[in-house]
Amino acid sequence: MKLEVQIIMNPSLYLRDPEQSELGKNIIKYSIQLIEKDGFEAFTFKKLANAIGTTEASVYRYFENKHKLLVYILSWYWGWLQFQIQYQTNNITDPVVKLTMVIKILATSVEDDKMTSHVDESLLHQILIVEGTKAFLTNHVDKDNKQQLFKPYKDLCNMVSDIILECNPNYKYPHSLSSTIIEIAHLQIFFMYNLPSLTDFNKTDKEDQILAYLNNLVFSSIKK
Amino acid sequence: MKLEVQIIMNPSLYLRDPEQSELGKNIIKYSIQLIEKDGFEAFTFKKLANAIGTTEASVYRYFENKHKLLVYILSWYWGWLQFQIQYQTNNITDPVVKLTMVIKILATSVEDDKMTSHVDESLLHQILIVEGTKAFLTNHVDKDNKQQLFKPYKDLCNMVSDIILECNPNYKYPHSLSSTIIEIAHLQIFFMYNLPSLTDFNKTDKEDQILAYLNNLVFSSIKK
DNA sequence: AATAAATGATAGTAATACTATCATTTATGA
DNA sequence: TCATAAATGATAGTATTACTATCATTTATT
Repeated sequence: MKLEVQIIMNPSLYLRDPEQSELGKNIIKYSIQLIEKDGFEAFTFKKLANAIGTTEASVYRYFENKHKLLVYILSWYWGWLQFQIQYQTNNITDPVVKLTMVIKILATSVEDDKMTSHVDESLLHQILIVEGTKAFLTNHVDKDNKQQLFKPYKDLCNMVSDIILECNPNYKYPHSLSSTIIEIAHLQIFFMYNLPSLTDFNKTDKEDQILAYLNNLVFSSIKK
Repeated sequence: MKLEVQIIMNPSLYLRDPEQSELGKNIIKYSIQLIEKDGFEAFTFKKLANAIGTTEASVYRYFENKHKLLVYILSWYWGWLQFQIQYQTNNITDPVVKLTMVIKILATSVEDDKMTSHVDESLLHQILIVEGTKAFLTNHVDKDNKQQLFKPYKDLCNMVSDIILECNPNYKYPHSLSSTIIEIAHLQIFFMYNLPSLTDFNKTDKEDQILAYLNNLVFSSIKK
Protein backbone atom coordinates (compact mmCIF):
# COMPACT_ATOMS: atom_id res chain seq x y z
CA MET A 1 0.00 0.00 0.00
CA LYS A 2 1.26 3.42 -0.93
CA LEU A 3 0.33 6.37 1.20
CA GLU A 4 0.12 9.68 -0.60
CA VAL A 5 0.06 12.94 1.28
CA GLN A 6 -2.16 15.45 -0.44
CA ILE A 7 -1.54 19.12 0.27
CA ILE A 8 -4.58 21.22 -0.58
CA MET A 9 -3.66 24.14 -2.78
CA ASN A 10 -5.34 27.49 -3.30
CA PRO A 11 -6.99 27.43 -6.76
CA SER A 12 -6.05 31.08 -7.34
CA LEU A 13 -2.50 29.86 -7.76
CA TYR A 14 -3.14 27.96 -10.97
CA LEU A 15 -5.28 28.03 -14.11
CA ARG A 16 -5.47 24.26 -14.39
CA ASP A 17 -4.76 21.99 -11.42
CA PRO A 18 -1.30 20.50 -11.96
CA GLU A 19 -2.09 17.54 -9.68
CA GLN A 20 -4.69 16.28 -12.16
CA SER A 21 -2.45 15.35 -15.08
CA GLU A 22 0.93 13.92 -15.94
CA LEU A 23 1.93 17.15 -17.67
CA GLY A 24 0.90 19.12 -14.61
CA LYS A 25 2.97 16.92 -12.33
CA ASN A 26 5.93 17.28 -14.66
CA ILE A 27 5.59 21.05 -14.58
CA ILE A 28 5.92 20.91 -10.80
CA LYS A 29 8.70 18.37 -10.82
CA TYR A 30 10.88 20.11 -13.41
CA SER A 31 10.29 23.62 -12.15
CA ILE A 32 11.55 22.51 -8.75
CA GLN A 33 14.66 21.12 -10.42
CA LEU A 34 15.27 24.16 -12.59
CA ILE A 35 14.59 26.80 -9.96
CA GLU A 36 16.87 25.03 -7.53
CA LYS A 37 19.62 24.71 -10.12
CA ASP A 38 19.62 28.12 -11.84
CA GLY A 39 17.69 30.34 -9.44
CA PHE A 40 14.31 31.93 -9.90
CA GLU A 41 15.48 34.90 -11.98
CA ALA A 42 17.04 32.69 -14.64
CA PHE A 43 14.04 30.37 -14.72
CA THR A 44 11.71 30.77 -17.72
CA PHE A 45 8.66 28.89 -18.99
CA LYS A 46 10.51 28.27 -22.23
CA LYS A 47 13.37 26.45 -20.46
CA LEU A 48 10.83 24.56 -18.38
CA ALA A 49 8.90 23.49 -21.48
CA ASN A 50 12.10 22.29 -23.13
CA ALA A 51 13.10 20.31 -20.04
CA ILE A 52 9.73 18.59 -19.94
CA GLY A 53 9.48 18.13 -23.69
CA THR A 54 6.36 20.21 -24.08
CA THR A 55 5.64 23.73 -25.28
CA GLU A 56 5.57 27.12 -23.60
CA ALA A 57 1.87 27.47 -24.46
CA SER A 58 1.07 24.30 -22.55
CA VAL A 59 2.82 25.55 -19.43
CA TYR A 60 0.83 28.77 -19.63
CA ARG A 61 -2.35 26.70 -19.54
CA TYR A 62 -1.41 25.68 -15.99
CA PHE A 63 0.15 28.82 -14.58
CA GLU A 64 -0.43 32.49 -15.33
CA ASN A 65 3.23 33.35 -14.81
CA LYS A 66 6.34 32.16 -13.09
CA HIS A 67 5.67 34.06 -9.90
CA LYS A 68 2.41 32.17 -9.34
CA LEU A 69 4.27 28.94 -10.00
CA LEU A 70 6.90 29.89 -7.42
CA VAL A 71 4.24 30.68 -4.85
CA TYR A 72 2.57 27.38 -5.73
CA ILE A 73 5.61 25.28 -4.94
CA LEU A 74 6.45 27.34 -1.87
CA SER A 75 2.86 26.95 -0.62
CA TRP A 76 3.14 23.28 -1.18
CA TYR A 77 6.24 23.19 0.99
CA TRP A 78 4.74 25.40 3.68
CA GLY A 79 1.79 23.01 3.80
CA TRP A 80 4.11 20.05 3.93
CA LEU A 81 6.08 21.61 6.80
CA GLN A 82 2.88 22.16 8.70
CA PHE A 83 2.01 18.52 8.21
CA GLN A 84 5.48 17.48 9.33
CA ILE A 85 5.18 19.53 12.50
CA GLN A 86 1.78 18.12 13.29
CA TYR A 87 2.92 14.60 12.60
CA GLN A 88 6.24 14.74 14.42
CA THR A 89 5.07 16.60 17.51
CA ASN A 90 1.92 14.57 17.78
CA ASN A 91 2.80 12.56 20.87
CA ILE A 92 4.97 15.12 22.57
CA THR A 93 3.42 16.70 25.64
CA ASP A 94 6.26 18.88 26.84
CA PRO A 95 5.93 22.14 24.86
CA VAL A 96 9.65 22.86 25.17
CA VAL A 97 10.51 19.54 23.57
CA LYS A 98 7.85 20.27 20.98
CA LEU A 99 9.30 23.68 20.13
CA THR A 100 12.78 22.22 19.91
CA MET A 101 11.44 19.72 17.42
CA VAL A 102 9.77 22.50 15.44
CA ILE A 103 13.02 24.46 15.22
CA LYS A 104 14.75 21.33 14.03
CA ILE A 105 12.17 20.71 11.34
CA LEU A 106 12.40 24.29 10.12
CA ALA A 107 16.17 24.60 10.14
CA THR A 108 17.39 21.20 8.98
CA SER A 109 17.86 19.83 5.49
CA VAL A 110 15.27 17.24 4.66
CA GLU A 111 15.41 14.07 2.69
CA ASP A 112 13.11 13.42 -0.21
CA ASP A 113 9.85 12.13 1.21
CA LYS A 114 8.78 9.12 -0.82
CA MET A 115 5.17 9.70 0.15
CA THR A 116 5.01 12.52 -2.37
CA SER A 117 6.15 11.07 -5.63
CA HIS A 118 6.62 14.02 -7.94
CA VAL A 119 7.95 16.46 -5.35
CA ASP A 120 11.52 16.41 -4.08
CA GLU A 121 11.41 17.96 -0.62
CA SER A 122 15.14 18.38 -0.27
CA LEU A 123 15.21 20.55 -3.39
CA LEU A 124 12.19 22.45 -2.12
CA HIS A 125 14.00 23.17 1.11
CA GLN A 126 16.85 24.68 -0.90
CA ILE A 127 14.38 26.76 -2.89
CA LEU A 128 12.73 28.00 0.28
CA ILE A 129 16.11 29.15 1.57
CA VAL A 130 17.04 31.16 -1.52
CA GLU A 131 13.70 32.16 -3.02
CA GLY A 132 11.28 32.02 -0.09
CA THR A 133 11.08 35.73 0.65
CA LYS A 134 10.61 36.57 -3.03
CA ALA A 135 7.09 35.21 -2.71
CA PHE A 136 5.98 38.29 -0.82
CA LEU A 137 8.70 40.91 -1.40
CA THR A 138 6.91 42.28 -4.45
CA ASN A 139 4.89 45.33 -5.34
CA HIS A 140 1.78 43.13 -5.63
CA VAL A 141 2.00 41.57 -2.17
CA ASP A 142 -1.29 43.20 -1.24
CA LYS A 143 -3.19 41.77 -4.18
CA ASP A 144 -1.65 38.35 -3.62
CA ASN A 145 -2.47 38.50 0.06
CA LYS A 146 -6.10 39.34 -0.68
CA GLN A 147 -6.22 36.22 -2.82
CA GLN A 148 -5.07 34.30 0.26
CA LEU A 149 -1.87 33.17 -1.42
CA PHE A 150 0.06 33.32 1.84
CA LYS A 151 -2.40 31.38 3.93
CA PRO A 152 -0.16 28.28 4.17
CA TYR A 153 2.68 30.45 5.43
CA LYS A 154 0.41 32.12 7.95
CA ASP A 155 -1.01 28.79 9.08
CA LEU A 156 2.48 27.50 9.64
CA CYS A 157 3.36 30.64 11.55
CA ASN A 158 0.23 30.34 13.69
CA MET A 159 0.95 26.76 14.50
CA VAL A 160 4.44 27.60 15.73
CA SER A 161 3.01 30.59 17.55
CA ASP A 162 0.63 28.33 19.50
CA ILE A 163 3.48 26.10 20.57
CA ILE A 164 5.45 29.14 21.74
CA LEU A 165 2.45 30.18 23.83
CA GLU A 166 2.26 26.69 25.31
CA CYS A 167 5.82 27.23 26.53
CA ASN A 168 5.02 30.63 27.96
CA PRO A 169 1.43 31.93 27.78
CA ASN A 170 2.64 35.40 28.74
CA TYR A 171 5.14 35.81 25.96
CA LYS A 172 4.18 38.93 24.06
CA TYR A 173 5.49 38.28 20.56
CA PRO A 174 4.58 34.73 19.52
CA HIS A 175 3.81 35.54 15.88
CA SER A 176 6.84 37.71 15.36
CA LEU A 177 9.03 35.10 16.99
CA SER A 178 7.56 32.43 14.72
CA SER A 179 8.19 34.36 11.53
CA THR A 180 11.63 35.21 12.90
CA ILE A 181 12.50 31.57 13.47
CA ILE A 182 11.35 30.57 10.01
CA GLU A 183 13.13 33.35 8.17
CA ILE A 184 16.30 33.36 10.23
CA ALA A 185 16.68 29.63 9.90
CA HIS A 186 16.77 30.05 6.13
CA LEU A 187 18.91 33.17 6.09
CA GLN A 188 21.53 31.77 8.42
CA ILE A 189 21.79 28.63 6.31
CA PHE A 190 22.16 30.78 3.21
CA PHE A 191 24.79 32.95 4.88
CA MET A 192 26.70 29.97 6.21
CA TYR A 193 27.11 28.61 2.69
CA ASN A 194 27.46 31.86 0.76
CA LEU A 195 28.48 34.73 3.04
CA PRO A 196 29.94 32.93 6.04
CA SER A 197 31.38 36.03 7.70
CA LEU A 198 27.81 37.09 8.44
CA THR A 199 27.53 34.07 10.73
CA ASP A 200 29.50 32.22 13.38
CA PHE A 201 29.04 28.87 11.71
CA ASN A 202 30.95 26.69 9.33
CA LYS A 203 29.73 24.20 6.81
CA THR A 204 31.48 21.23 8.37
CA ASP A 205 28.98 20.99 11.20
CA LYS A 206 26.07 21.43 8.83
CA GLU A 207 23.06 22.92 10.59
CA ASP A 208 23.98 21.83 14.13
CA GLN A 209 25.37 25.18 15.17
CA ILE A 210 22.45 27.00 13.60
CA LEU A 211 20.12 24.86 15.67
CA ALA A 212 22.06 25.71 18.80
CA TYR A 213 21.91 29.39 17.92
CA LEU A 214 18.17 29.33 17.22
CA ASN A 215 17.45 27.38 20.38
CA ASN A 216 19.43 29.86 22.42
CA LEU A 217 17.67 32.78 20.75
CA VAL A 218 14.19 31.38 21.15
CA PHE A 219 14.33 29.86 24.60
CA SER A 220 16.16 32.71 26.23
CA SER A 221 13.62 35.20 24.95
CA ILE A 222 10.52 33.24 25.96
CA LYS A 223 11.90 32.27 29.35
CA LYS A 224 9.44 33.25 32.07
CA MET B 1 29.38 75.88 5.39
CA LYS B 2 27.86 72.73 4.00
CA LEU B 3 29.11 69.41 5.27
CA GLU B 4 28.91 66.57 2.78
CA VAL B 5 29.25 62.99 3.89
CA GLN B 6 31.07 60.94 1.30
CA ILE B 7 30.52 57.20 1.30
CA ILE B 8 33.31 55.38 -0.52
CA MET B 9 31.94 52.96 -3.07
CA ASN B 10 33.42 49.84 -4.59
CA PRO B 11 34.39 50.66 -8.20
CA SER B 12 33.28 47.20 -9.36
CA LEU B 13 29.75 48.41 -8.84
CA TYR B 14 29.80 50.95 -11.63
CA LEU B 15 31.31 51.58 -15.05
CA ARG B 16 31.52 55.31 -14.56
CA ASP B 17 31.43 56.89 -11.12
CA PRO B 18 27.96 58.42 -10.67
CA GLU B 19 29.22 60.83 -8.01
CA GLN B 20 31.34 62.62 -10.61
CA SER B 21 28.61 64.12 -12.79
CA GLU B 22 25.16 65.63 -12.69
CA LEU B 23 23.78 62.83 -14.83
CA GLY B 24 25.32 60.27 -12.51
CA LYS B 25 23.76 61.90 -9.47
CA ASN B 26 20.42 61.99 -11.23
CA ILE B 27 20.69 58.30 -12.01
CA ILE B 28 21.08 57.62 -8.29
CA LYS B 29 18.40 60.05 -7.27
CA TYR B 30 15.75 58.86 -9.70
CA SER B 31 16.49 55.17 -9.35
CA ILE B 32 15.91 55.52 -5.61
CA GLN B 33 12.58 57.17 -6.34
CA LEU B 34 11.50 54.65 -8.95
CA ILE B 35 12.60 51.52 -7.11
CA GLU B 36 10.87 52.70 -3.97
CA LYS B 37 7.67 53.50 -5.87
CA ASP B 38 7.29 50.54 -8.24
CA GLY B 39 9.58 47.91 -6.77
CA PHE B 40 12.78 46.51 -8.18
CA GLU B 41 11.18 44.01 -10.57
CA ALA B 42 9.19 46.72 -12.37
CA PHE B 43 12.18 49.05 -12.52
CA THR B 44 13.90 49.36 -15.93
CA PHE B 45 16.67 51.52 -17.31
CA LYS B 46 14.27 52.77 -19.94
CA LYS B 47 11.83 54.10 -17.32
CA LEU B 48 14.75 55.57 -15.41
CA ALA B 49 16.10 57.31 -18.52
CA ASN B 50 12.67 58.77 -19.25
CA ALA B 51 12.31 60.03 -15.68
CA ILE B 52 15.68 61.75 -15.86
CA GLY B 53 15.23 63.01 -19.39
CA THR B 54 18.17 61.10 -20.79
CA THR B 55 18.59 57.93 -22.82
CA GLU B 56 18.89 54.26 -21.95
CA ALA B 57 22.35 54.17 -23.54
CA SER B 58 23.56 56.89 -21.19
CA VAL B 59 22.41 54.98 -18.13
CA TYR B 60 24.25 51.91 -19.36
CA ARG B 61 27.43 53.96 -19.45
CA TYR B 62 27.21 54.21 -15.66
CA PHE B 63 25.88 50.81 -14.67
CA GLU B 64 26.24 47.39 -16.27
CA ASN B 65 22.72 46.37 -15.27
CA LYS B 66 20.01 47.11 -12.78
CA HIS B 67 21.24 44.60 -10.25
CA LYS B 68 24.58 46.39 -9.91
CA LEU B 69 22.69 49.65 -9.52
CA LEU B 70 20.57 48.12 -6.76
CA VAL B 71 23.65 46.86 -4.95
CA TYR B 72 25.19 50.30 -5.41
CA ILE B 73 22.39 52.14 -3.65
CA LEU B 74 22.12 49.45 -0.96
CA SER B 75 25.87 49.64 -0.38
CA TRP B 76 25.58 53.35 -0.09
CA TYR B 77 22.94 52.91 2.61
CA TRP B 78 24.88 50.21 4.43
CA GLY B 79 27.83 52.59 4.50
CA TRP B 80 25.63 55.42 5.68
CA LEU B 81 24.21 53.24 8.47
CA GLN B 82 27.71 52.36 9.60
CA PHE B 83 28.54 56.05 9.72
CA GLN B 84 25.36 56.76 11.66
CA ILE B 85 26.20 54.09 14.21
CA GLN B 86 29.73 55.37 14.65
CA TYR B 87 28.54 58.94 14.95
CA GLN B 88 25.62 58.35 17.26
CA THR B 89 27.31 55.90 19.62
CA ASN B 90 30.50 57.91 19.73
CA ASN B 91 30.24 59.19 23.27
CA ILE B 92 28.39 56.30 24.78
CA THR B 93 30.44 54.15 27.10
CA ASP B 94 27.83 51.70 28.32
CA PRO B 95 27.72 48.94 25.68
CA VAL B 96 24.11 48.09 26.52
CA VAL B 97 23.03 51.66 25.82
CA LYS B 98 25.15 51.54 22.69
CA LEU B 99 23.52 48.36 21.44
CA THR B 100 20.08 49.76 22.17
CA MET B 101 20.97 52.75 20.06
CA VAL B 102 22.19 50.47 17.26
CA ILE B 103 18.92 48.56 17.25
CA LYS B 104 17.06 51.82 17.10
CA ILE B 105 19.11 53.04 14.14
CA LEU B 106 18.58 49.80 12.27
CA ALA B 107 14.89 49.43 12.93
CA THR B 108 13.53 52.95 12.75
CA SER B 109 12.45 55.04 9.80
CA VAL B 110 14.87 57.78 9.07
CA GLU B 111 14.43 61.30 7.87
CA ASP B 112 16.17 62.58 4.80
CA ASP B 113 19.65 63.62 5.80
CA LYS B 114 20.37 67.01 4.28
CA MET B 115 24.10 66.29 4.43
CA THR B 116 23.71 64.06 1.38
CA SER B 117 22.01 66.15 -1.22
CA HIS B 118 21.06 63.75 -3.98
CA VAL B 119 20.19 60.79 -1.76
CA ASP B 120 16.93 60.51 0.15
CA GLU B 121 17.66 58.27 3.12
CA SER B 122 14.04 57.70 4.07
CA LEU B 123 13.35 56.23 0.62
CA LEU B 124 16.52 54.18 0.87
CA HIS B 125 15.34 52.76 4.16
CA GLN B 126 12.14 51.64 2.46
CA ILE B 127 14.14 50.09 -0.36
CA LEU B 128 16.33 48.24 2.11
CA ILE B 129 13.23 46.77 3.74
CA VAL B 130 11.70 45.45 0.53
CA GLU B 131 14.67 44.85 -1.74
CA GLY B 132 17.60 44.41 0.64
CA THR B 133 17.86 40.63 0.53
CA LYS B 134 17.62 40.60 -3.27
CA ALA B 135 21.17 41.95 -3.33
CA PHE B 136 22.54 38.53 -2.38
CA LEU B 137 19.71 36.05 -2.96
CA THR B 138 20.86 35.40 -6.51
CA ASN B 139 22.64 32.64 -8.40
CA HIS B 140 25.67 34.92 -8.79
CA VAL B 141 26.13 35.71 -5.09
CA ASP B 142 29.51 33.99 -5.17
CA LYS B 143 30.85 36.04 -8.05
CA ASP B 144 29.51 39.24 -6.48
CA ASN B 145 31.01 38.33 -3.15
CA LYS B 146 34.41 37.73 -4.72
CA GLN B 147 34.19 41.25 -6.12
CA GLN B 148 33.69 42.46 -2.55
CA LEU B 149 30.25 43.83 -3.32
CA PHE B 150 28.96 42.96 0.13
CA LYS B 151 31.80 44.47 2.08
CA PRO B 152 29.72 47.39 3.39
CA TYR B 153 27.12 44.95 4.66
CA LYS B 154 29.79 42.84 6.31
CA ASP B 155 31.46 45.88 7.83
CA LEU B 156 28.16 46.96 9.29
CA CYS B 157 27.61 43.48 10.64
CA ASN B 158 31.09 43.37 12.17
CA MET B 159 30.61 46.70 13.83
CA VAL B 160 27.38 45.54 15.47
CA SER B 161 29.07 42.29 16.31
CA ASP B 162 31.79 44.11 18.24
CA ILE B 163 29.25 46.01 20.26
CA ILE B 164 27.49 42.76 21.11
CA LEU B 165 30.80 41.37 22.34
CA GLU B 166 31.31 44.47 24.46
CA CYS B 167 28.04 43.60 26.18
CA ASN B 168 29.03 40.01 26.67
CA PRO B 169 32.50 38.83 25.57
CA ASN B 170 31.42 35.22 25.99
CA TYR B 171 28.44 35.34 23.70
CA LYS B 172 28.98 32.72 21.04
CA TYR B 173 27.03 34.06 18.06
CA PRO B 174 27.80 37.77 17.64
CA HIS B 175 27.87 37.77 13.82
CA SER B 176 24.75 35.70 13.44
CA LEU B 177 22.95 37.85 15.95
CA SER B 178 24.04 40.97 14.08
CA SER B 179 22.77 39.75 10.72
CA THR B 180 19.64 38.55 12.49
CA ILE B 181 18.95 41.98 13.98
CA ILE B 182 19.46 43.70 10.64
CA GLU B 183 17.32 41.33 8.64
CA ILE B 184 14.58 40.82 11.19
CA ALA B 185 14.22 44.54 11.74
CA HIS B 186 13.42 44.91 8.04
CA LEU B 187 11.25 41.83 7.75
CA GLN B 188 9.13 42.66 10.77
CA ILE B 189 8.55 46.17 9.46
CA PHE B 190 7.56 44.71 6.09
CA PHE B 191 5.26 42.18 7.72
CA MET B 192 3.70 44.77 9.99
CA TYR B 193 2.66 46.83 6.98
CA ASN B 194 1.89 44.06 4.51
CA LEU B 195 1.24 40.76 6.28
CA PRO B 196 0.43 41.86 9.81
CA SER B 197 -0.75 38.45 11.01
CA LEU B 198 2.87 37.32 10.85
CA THR B 199 3.64 39.81 13.62
CA ASP B 200 2.23 41.02 16.92
CA PHE B 201 2.44 44.67 15.93
CA ASN B 202 0.15 47.26 14.48
CA LYS B 203 0.96 50.24 12.36
CA THR B 204 -0.44 52.78 14.81
CA ASP B 205 2.55 52.46 17.11
CA LYS B 206 4.97 52.59 14.19
CA GLU B 207 8.21 50.82 15.02
CA ASP B 208 8.01 51.13 18.81
CA GLN B 209 6.76 47.60 19.35
CA ILE B 210 9.29 46.22 16.92
CA LEU B 211 12.01 47.92 18.92
CA ALA B 212 10.67 46.39 22.11
CA TYR B 213 10.58 42.98 20.46
CA LEU B 214 14.12 43.27 19.12
CA ASN B 215 15.47 44.52 22.42
CA ASN B 216 13.85 41.63 24.22
CA LEU B 217 15.21 39.17 21.68
CA VAL B 218 18.74 40.52 21.71
CA PHE B 219 19.27 41.26 25.37
CA SER B 220 17.71 38.09 26.66
CA SER B 221 19.94 35.99 24.45
CA ILE B 222 23.20 37.75 25.24
CA LYS B 223 22.50 37.99 28.96
CA LYS B 224 25.37 36.51 30.92
C1' DA C 1 -18.94 6.37 -32.17
C1' DA C 2 -19.49 10.99 -30.90
C1' DT C 3 -18.01 14.70 -28.39
C1' DA C 4 -15.32 17.30 -25.33
C1' DA C 5 -11.06 18.30 -23.24
C1' DA C 6 -6.13 18.51 -23.31
C1' DT C 7 -2.05 19.02 -25.77
C1' DG C 8 1.09 20.19 -29.73
C1' DA C 9 2.71 23.13 -33.26
C1' DT C 10 3.30 27.40 -34.89
C1' DA C 11 3.09 32.27 -35.14
C1' DG C 12 2.98 36.68 -33.47
C1' DT C 13 3.36 40.95 -30.23
C1' DA C 14 5.13 44.10 -26.88
C1' DA C 15 8.56 44.79 -23.64
C1' DT C 16 13.15 44.01 -21.73
C1' DA C 17 18.00 43.96 -21.58
C1' DC C 18 21.20 45.03 -23.69
C1' DT C 19 25.16 46.72 -27.79
C1' DA C 20 26.77 49.66 -31.53
C1' DT C 21 27.39 53.79 -34.10
C1' DC C 22 27.80 58.44 -35.01
C1' DA C 23 26.79 63.21 -34.22
C1' DT C 24 26.84 66.88 -30.87
C1' DT C 25 27.77 69.15 -26.70
C1' DT C 26 30.70 70.13 -22.74
C1' DA C 27 34.88 70.17 -20.22
C1' DT C 28 40.17 70.48 -19.89
C1' DG C 29 44.61 72.09 -20.40
C1' DA C 30 48.46 73.74 -23.43
C1' DT D 1 41.48 80.52 -27.07
C1' DC D 2 41.94 76.80 -29.71
C1' DA D 3 42.44 71.86 -29.90
C1' DT D 4 41.36 67.70 -28.17
C1' DA D 5 39.24 64.49 -25.40
C1' DA D 6 35.44 63.05 -22.81
C1' DA D 7 30.58 62.82 -22.00
C1' DT D 8 26.08 62.79 -23.71
C1' DG D 9 22.27 62.45 -27.18
C1' DA D 10 19.95 60.28 -30.87
C1' DT D 11 18.97 56.44 -33.22
C1' DA D 12 19.00 51.75 -34.54
C1' DG D 13 19.36 47.05 -33.93
C1' DT D 14 19.52 42.16 -31.64
C1' DA D 15 18.31 38.38 -28.68
C1' DT D 16 15.42 37.04 -25.13
C1' DT D 17 11.35 37.20 -22.28
C1' DA D 18 6.66 37.08 -21.26
C1' DC D 19 3.10 36.43 -22.90
C1' DT D 20 -1.63 35.60 -26.43
C1' DA D 21 -3.95 33.49 -30.36
C1' DT D 22 -5.12 29.96 -33.59
C1' DC D 23 -5.77 25.61 -35.37
C1' DA D 24 -4.72 20.80 -35.81
C1' DT D 25 -4.17 16.49 -33.41
C1' DT D 26 -4.34 13.38 -29.69
C1' DT D 27 -6.54 11.52 -25.57
C1' DA D 28 -10.26 10.86 -22.43
C1' DT D 29 -15.44 10.55 -21.34
C1' DT D 30 -20.31 9.14 -21.94
